[in-house]
Amino acid sequence: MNLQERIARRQAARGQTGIILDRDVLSPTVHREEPVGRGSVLEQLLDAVEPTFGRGFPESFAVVGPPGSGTSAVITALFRSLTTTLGETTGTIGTTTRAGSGEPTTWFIYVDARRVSSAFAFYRTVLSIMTADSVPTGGVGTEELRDRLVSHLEPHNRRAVIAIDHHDEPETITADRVQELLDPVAQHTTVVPVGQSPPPTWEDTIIEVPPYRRHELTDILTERVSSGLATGAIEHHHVREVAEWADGNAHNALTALFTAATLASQEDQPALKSTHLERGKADVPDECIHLDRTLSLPETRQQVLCTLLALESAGIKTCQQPIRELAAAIAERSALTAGTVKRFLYELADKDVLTRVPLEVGGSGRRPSTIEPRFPPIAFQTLTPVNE
DNA sequence: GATCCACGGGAATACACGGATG
DNA sequence: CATCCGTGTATTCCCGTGGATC
Repeated sequence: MNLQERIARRQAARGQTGIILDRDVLSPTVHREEPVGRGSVLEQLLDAVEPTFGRGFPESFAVVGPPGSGTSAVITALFRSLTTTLGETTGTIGTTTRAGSGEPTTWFIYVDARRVSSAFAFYRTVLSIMTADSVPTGGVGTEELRDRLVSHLEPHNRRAVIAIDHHDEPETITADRVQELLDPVAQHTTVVPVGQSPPPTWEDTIIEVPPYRRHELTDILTERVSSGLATGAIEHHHVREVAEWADGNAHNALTALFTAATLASQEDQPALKSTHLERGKADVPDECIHLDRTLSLPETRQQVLCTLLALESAGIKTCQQPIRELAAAIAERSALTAGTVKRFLYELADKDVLTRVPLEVGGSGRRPSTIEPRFPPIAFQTLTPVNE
């Protein structure tokens, strides 16, 4: 964080009486610039990209770690640092290996597969990072974008190291697909898959990110609350308890803490109480998916999820209603048709954003099921832009 | 140079069919 | 067999783009 950002934060915090000084610092979906407690992993990653510091080009490597182990955090921090340390002043994510040349010759490009599912979107993302001029959002064919990418790399002998994060989640673009899309420029690109497992049939280097140990997670939480919460807003033993409960999963720990802080703030409390932390932990469902998976969904889907959660607070027992009924109730409160909402709900269940639970009802015909969120509802409602 | 239009991608919607269940 | 759920897919709509046309 630079001085300007610090000043901006002070300005924003001024007059604010709540305990939350900086929501972004507490948010489970925002990575810190300097990852805590991942020193040895960073060393391994630096070994892997080492050739770039000379005139070489790194071999492919995959980054693998369980949920909440900080794989995204380390890779974004690394790519960001490589860009600012080695990069030119072009403002793009890129690095030059030749002193004096204005253009980067090797780019480090981070692609979030959650937000890139089509070939078109992939080419567009990569191009808009590499080029200064704007890339069309539509009205042009996928082949056109591919040709632009080829002519950007090939004639100038430029190269790109492309991290493809979350390649192994439902509905995201796969590492294999990315390789395929980069086939025309295979000599100029290195793909770095980042996820919970390596791509099938992966034979190159794998860098494993272990789950956080308890004290490491405590350190992470302590660092976050020290700049995100007002002084004295949380007792240290509460931080340790959350770290213990989360069992190495930083996402779950941060989500519980964020939710607790949000609740305490809404109640205008000067500090987090045990009840807030209990509710924060309870808001994280079993087998919880990452909050960012819900926040990267299209706006309409987030709207549907918001309305679904609102039904519950409107007194409708959503856990007892069949999907058909829920879809009708949601459609009534939105611009979408019931058929479309039904489609969305099944689709979201298919992507593990919702869990389908069979209902016990009489009558003939196939048994209906209902749905339950597999994401933290309070944190989602707080962070989703459609809920404003 | 202004206007028009065809095209591509993507989202919303409709629809039909397969399958589970009493 | 009747009924209704769940899913795959065709169709329609919308919007941005960029080339054709005048």
